Amino acid sequence: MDKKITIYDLAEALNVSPATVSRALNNHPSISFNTKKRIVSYAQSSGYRINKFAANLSKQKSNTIGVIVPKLNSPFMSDALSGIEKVANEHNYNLIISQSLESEQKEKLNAKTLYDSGVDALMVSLAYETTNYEHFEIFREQKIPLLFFDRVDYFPNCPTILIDNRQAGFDATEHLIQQGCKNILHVSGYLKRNAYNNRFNGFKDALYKHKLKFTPYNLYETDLDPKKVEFVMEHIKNSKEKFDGIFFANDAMAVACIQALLKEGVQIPKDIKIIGFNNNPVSEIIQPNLSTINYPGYELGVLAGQSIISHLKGNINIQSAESILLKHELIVRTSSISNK
Amino acid sequence: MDKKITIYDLAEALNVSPATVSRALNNHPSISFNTKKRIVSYAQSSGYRINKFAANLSKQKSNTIGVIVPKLNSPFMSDALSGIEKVANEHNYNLIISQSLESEQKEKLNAKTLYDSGVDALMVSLAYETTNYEHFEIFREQKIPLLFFDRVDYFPNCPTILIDNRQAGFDATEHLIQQGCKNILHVSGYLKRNAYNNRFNGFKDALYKHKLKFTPYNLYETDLDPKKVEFVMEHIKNSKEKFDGIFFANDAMAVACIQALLKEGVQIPKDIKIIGFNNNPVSEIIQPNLSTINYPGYELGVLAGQSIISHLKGNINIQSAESILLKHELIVRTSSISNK
DNA sequence: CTGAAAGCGCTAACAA
DNA sequence: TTGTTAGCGCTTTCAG
Repeated sequence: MDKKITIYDLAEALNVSPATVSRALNNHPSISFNTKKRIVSYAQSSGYRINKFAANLSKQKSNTIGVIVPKLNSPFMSDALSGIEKVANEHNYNLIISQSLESEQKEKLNAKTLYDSGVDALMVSLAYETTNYEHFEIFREQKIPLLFFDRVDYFPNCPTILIDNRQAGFDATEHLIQQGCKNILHVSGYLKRNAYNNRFNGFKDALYKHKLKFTPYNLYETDLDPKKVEFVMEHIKNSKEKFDGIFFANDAMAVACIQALLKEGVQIPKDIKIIGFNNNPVSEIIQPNLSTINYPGYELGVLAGQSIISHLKGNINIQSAESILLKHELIVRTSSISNK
Repeated sequence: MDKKITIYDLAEALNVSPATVSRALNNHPSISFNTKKRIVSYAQSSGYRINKFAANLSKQKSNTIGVIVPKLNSPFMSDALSGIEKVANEHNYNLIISQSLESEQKEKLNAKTLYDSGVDALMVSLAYETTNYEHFEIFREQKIPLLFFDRVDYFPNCPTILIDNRQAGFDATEHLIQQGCKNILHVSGYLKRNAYNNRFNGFKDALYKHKLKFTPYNLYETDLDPKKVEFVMEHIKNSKEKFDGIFFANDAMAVACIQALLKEGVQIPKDIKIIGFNNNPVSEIIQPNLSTINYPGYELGVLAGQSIISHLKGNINIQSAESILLKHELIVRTSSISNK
């Protein structure tokens, strides 16, 4: 059982042609029930395993989906990947996952490798840095389905799956305003990534609607790495007019900042009301519990997986590049509630 | 540029043989510098891309590493995967990641698929359920490197990478004892998984060393799903002799339990001292901050990746199936400190 | 250093 | 329903 068995070996042993063996093993319609049974059962007992290299070469497809994410170890992203994997697995697709680590160059390299590896489809969540999208062109040229999720950009005929960030940003901000905030700071991710840009726009929309003024001081742009919380703190302390509310573009930074603020004796929500984004598990553990926007990573992954697989199976006509807006949800906890 | 270019096309265009093109593209030693240069540069300009299906078939290897984990969306596991991916990526290996979702059957299926997909190596963290290891035999037979990490079991000649769970369990427990605890509960994962079994043994070692008695009440076995915290709470409340310390086999459950205990008016660490396991980010956010054992997921991933790649590149002689014990570390925070 | 040619193992169009 | 026969595109001996 050490040498590998091929369909030729099976064919010889059973006195049929390799083609018949192949048909039997692939549930091809035109084969008699009996020979099929005979072949399949013999294949099993002999320990035959298909050689996918050969099958892939012959079919020019791999049953493999490539995924590129900025980093796979964030609660949101690992939830999304988990959802994608589950769906893919159920449909017998393998997942090749790679990280861009927020670098455009790595993203390009990964895209190239995945293309060369012959993935049947590619799912991408963009790196912070990426501004140029040439590396995805080849997928389009070769008609390999391409889907963007969470951190997306406009790409003709490519489905995107994410939430309505502008509306979510609006909802978060308006909530703070309704709690009485007049001078709100928005701590944003890099604005060139339009997930963040849209949250910021929603923020401005809400200020505008409620006739609150917006100055450059009301925005602080960062990579949202919680380790850099001190810079946010500095910005907060240096502002002439004290902020009475902060809307963070993610929970991790919000939590880090709450801890820093509490250490300085600031009272939350009394002095400053705070809302985050994502509904990261920590938001229910920090004291006070963090209000946030629920952005369901796992569900997003499942939907993204289903979408791409429908594509691959031809259940969706390609041109109707369907984009999906997931529902977000405002979750009000104590960090943002006025104490009346 | 729509039709795919093969080495035959290049060969024809340049008046050389396909073999020469192949050699040029693969840095084969026996080829003249000039023809190589000529071929490589033409290949570039013509937009040639290798067809890995064919290369894999011919070489019977794929530059792909398979990974099976219980679930990929836990902080620990996603850190580990991130480390593995980084190393793999640097060495031009692709990673196919799949989840067993704690099911032995799925694990078997995944192993089969990955084998059929022709992975060059397999890395596994075992599902809760798995008790039978036949599905890995084929890898051994075919001399495909196999490595277990975190949730491992004994498998002849297979490297394993993890921490010394017994010692870590001992350290955690002894710490509680040194803080004055006399009746300590251990909330364990499933004991058939020996990561947990060993933590439990370390727990007993410490009790024994310090002459504390151990009764079945001092152990509560669970799947560590924080949603099931109520059962743990029940156990705690039903115990005749009140516990004054709890050692949790993971932080997620510890945190859930702390929240439940606080809600009941229990004071931590005054009434009950608590220590967790993993150094999950939440441990620094919960009030009181959770003492724990640091189990560095990312570093583990990096080491595991390096180990398997050394194997693949033949830098390590196969039989010295080197196992690595990562250093763990006791992290003392407020949840376990006696108030003297 | 280069070329010819034989695979790698499977699939699929065409014939029978 | 089954068999024959070309590929799929690359690698690699073996000659030259």
